[in-house]
Order: sequence, then structure tokens, then C-alpha cells
Amino acid sequence: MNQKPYHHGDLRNTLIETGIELINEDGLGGFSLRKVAAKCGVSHAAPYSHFKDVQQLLAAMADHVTEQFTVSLQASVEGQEDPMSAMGELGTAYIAFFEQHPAYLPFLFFQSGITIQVDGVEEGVPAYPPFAVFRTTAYRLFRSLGLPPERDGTMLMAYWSLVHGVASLLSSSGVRYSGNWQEVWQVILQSGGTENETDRA
Amino acid sequence: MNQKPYHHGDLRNTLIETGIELINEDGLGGFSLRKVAAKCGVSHAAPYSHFKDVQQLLAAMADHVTEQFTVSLQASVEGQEDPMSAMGELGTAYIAFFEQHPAYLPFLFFQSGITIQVDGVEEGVPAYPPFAVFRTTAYRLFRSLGLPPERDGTMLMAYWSLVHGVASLLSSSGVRYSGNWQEVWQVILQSGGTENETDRA
DNA sequence: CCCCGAACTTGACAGTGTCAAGATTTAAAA
DNA sequence: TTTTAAATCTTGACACTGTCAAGTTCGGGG
Repeated sequence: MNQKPYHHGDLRNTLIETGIELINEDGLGGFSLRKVAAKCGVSHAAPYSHFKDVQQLLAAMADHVTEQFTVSLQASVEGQEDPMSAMGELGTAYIAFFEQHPAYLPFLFFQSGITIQVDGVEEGVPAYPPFAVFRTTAYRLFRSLGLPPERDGTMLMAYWSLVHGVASLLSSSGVRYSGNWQEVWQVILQSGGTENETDRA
Repeated sequence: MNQKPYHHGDLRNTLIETGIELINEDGLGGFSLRKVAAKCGVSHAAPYSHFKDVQQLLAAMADHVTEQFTVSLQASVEGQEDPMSAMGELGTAYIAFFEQHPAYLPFLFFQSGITIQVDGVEEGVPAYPPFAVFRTTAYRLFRSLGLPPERDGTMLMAYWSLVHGVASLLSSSGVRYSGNWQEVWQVILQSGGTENETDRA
């Protein structure tokens, strides 16, 4: 439904993908409109036929990356029977994503202001897709643990915040921790109700 | 011990403070060396007498802000008798700091690479000062709860990650959550051992 | 007193985002 | 098919950025 090849042949998508490559190579700070244009073999002002701003290109790039992120999260819980281990896999996938692409976290979360509706279920604002995966998986777990539904919001935000915090500390700040991160977010899962495998040393 | 007033009178400190003002007004993206210089009434190259880089000025600014952050955290636990409520206050202070200065989080954590030693207690790398406050307060609580010391590291990272995650989601991303954040990180504190005041509605 | 060196200014350079004007090509209309 | 309009891309310019080299000014130690 979009633009078909004119002169270059699907610039716009090429700009988006090349821009993402650039960020992965040189980091968010090394990004520039003119570099992307040069890498695509077009003149420095060519992007303005497809994006009114650098911000708009960055937003389109962020959308693309967000989609990959969502796919990655979904894949991690697909086929998982046990809700508890599904949550564990989800957290692992969340963190692995930002560990493998350290530039993505500042890029996704400090760039254009996404607004994530968390609370009032779908009132206008569409839920942030990765968060939606998070929510459905979490609710499944909470039901299986027999948690009271009033605590859903609190527990969901706790788990999401913790996983996001770990990803944040790992990928951006220079935090070194020799312990097992998986144990860290298990702390919340355990607190849900069942106390499986506390340390038994 | 530093430079005394020559022409301007304590530029360097003025640059640092003015730079921080700029970031609070225009955000991290609106920051520029030349703007800071202009705001200080000096020429655009004057900062190079005190900093070899923009990065170095930013690093000095970050140090200054980090100190304020540490003071704020320490003040929040001062005089608190009950370890549990001390931890609550600490988390509140952590988040309040970044809520009041939304530009600080990307500035502190995505700028120059601080390295935070978490695990092996003081082996070379000095602990990140705000984290040090966190650690001592947390350990006090864990002891009062009778937690096994082997779990100290895990519990500490869990609590820090969660609080940092909440601050991150609140101040950078456009997350809207109508619930009570304080309840959110209480989830971890409860999971420590005692279950005080679960919802009773 | 003089003079050395630290602090600051001036002017230049390459690189950035953005826009206006023109050239080129494609799709649609006649 | 020829003509026309719109989309795409280029070129050149502007203001702004960080950085550096060369000068200028000023203060304190000889």
C-alpha cells in the first residue's frame, strides 16, 4: 500500500533499516541523517521526501525495532505450558534483547514520547505492544497462582518494572553483578504466593 | 584547591551549574556547549580552558548531580528507626528525585559510562555513591528480617532494579499508571519475610 | 619592575538539521 | 501516444554545533 520504487526503489524502508544498522554500529550518538543518506547512496536532503523530521525517521525506526522486540517476546512464551516458567522465559527474553542490542534501550525509551497505557484497560490509548505481551502472560500466571484480581495491576507493574530495571542497569549503566539475574526477578514471582525452591543449600 | 577567579571568577563551577540549569530547562537534547558559554557571558571556546571535551563538562555536571542525589537519598533515611519504613522512604526519595528532574535519568545513566561495583565488596572499583546508600539501608532491613546473608545480593539487586525501573518508566517513557507506586515496590519488601498489611479491604 | 603562564577571545573548519529552488522520473489524464 | 501533474531526488544555502590554532589580556612570582 506504500510507495513503490521510483528513482531509488523503496527508499523510506531502506532509510529505516540502514538507520537501525547505523545505531547498532555507532550507537545512538553516532547517528546522523546525512550519514544514513550517504549509506543509502542518496543526497543529504533526500530523506525529506519521506520524513518531515529526523525525529520522524527515528520514530519509524523505533516502530520497526519495537515490532522485532514484540516478536521476540511472543516467541519466548510460545508453547510454554507452565505459567511460572513462561514468566521466567519472558523476563529472560526481555533482558536478552537489550543485552544483544545495547543501543536500543536509550533509543526506544528516551526518544520520541511513547505513551503506555497500563491501567484503565484500553480507554483510548492503545497499549504498547511489548507491554501487552507482558500483561497477558502475567495475568495467566496470577490466575494460576490464585492471586486476588485487585492485585493484578500492582503485581504486573512490579514485575515489569523489575525486569525493565534490570535491562536498564545492564545495558546502559555500567553495572557489574556476578550473581544470577534470573534469581533476581524470581524474587517477585515467588512473592506471588507459592514459595517454590527457596535456597536450600 | 581549585582555580581561583582570574578573568571571570570561578568559571568551571559556573559552567557546571549553568549547564545543569540548561538541562533542566531544555532537556538533554537542548544542551550545547555554546549555549552554556553564552549563558555564562564568555566566548564559545572559553570552556576549553577548563574541560578538554563536551564529554568532560557533562561528566563533571553528572558528578555534581550525583552528589545531590546521594544527599537526597541519605536525608530520606536519616532518623528512620524502622528498617522497613526506611526502605520505603528510600524508594520514594529515589523516584521523587527523577520525577522532579525528568532530564536527569537519561543524563546520569546514558551519558559517560559509570561502572557500578555491586557484588564483590570493594575490590578495586569504588561503589557508586547512591548505590552505597541503598546497600547499607537494605542490609539493615535484611538483618532485621532475619534473611540468610546469601540472599543479600539477590534481594538488593531486586529492590534496586525495581525502584530504578519504576523511576525509568515514570520519568522517561510515557507510562501512565493510576495505581500507587509505593505499593509496587512494597511487593519486594513483603516478599522478604514478614507479611505486614496485605490488602485488607 | 618584568615576564611567564593561565584564562579568555577571535576566527576558522568540518559536520549537523533544515529548507527553497530546480531537475528528473513516474503515473495518470487527455 | 502525447501532455500534465505529482512524487522523488539533487543542489546550494543557512544557522547551528564541537573543536582547534592563533592571538590577547591579565594576574602573581621572580
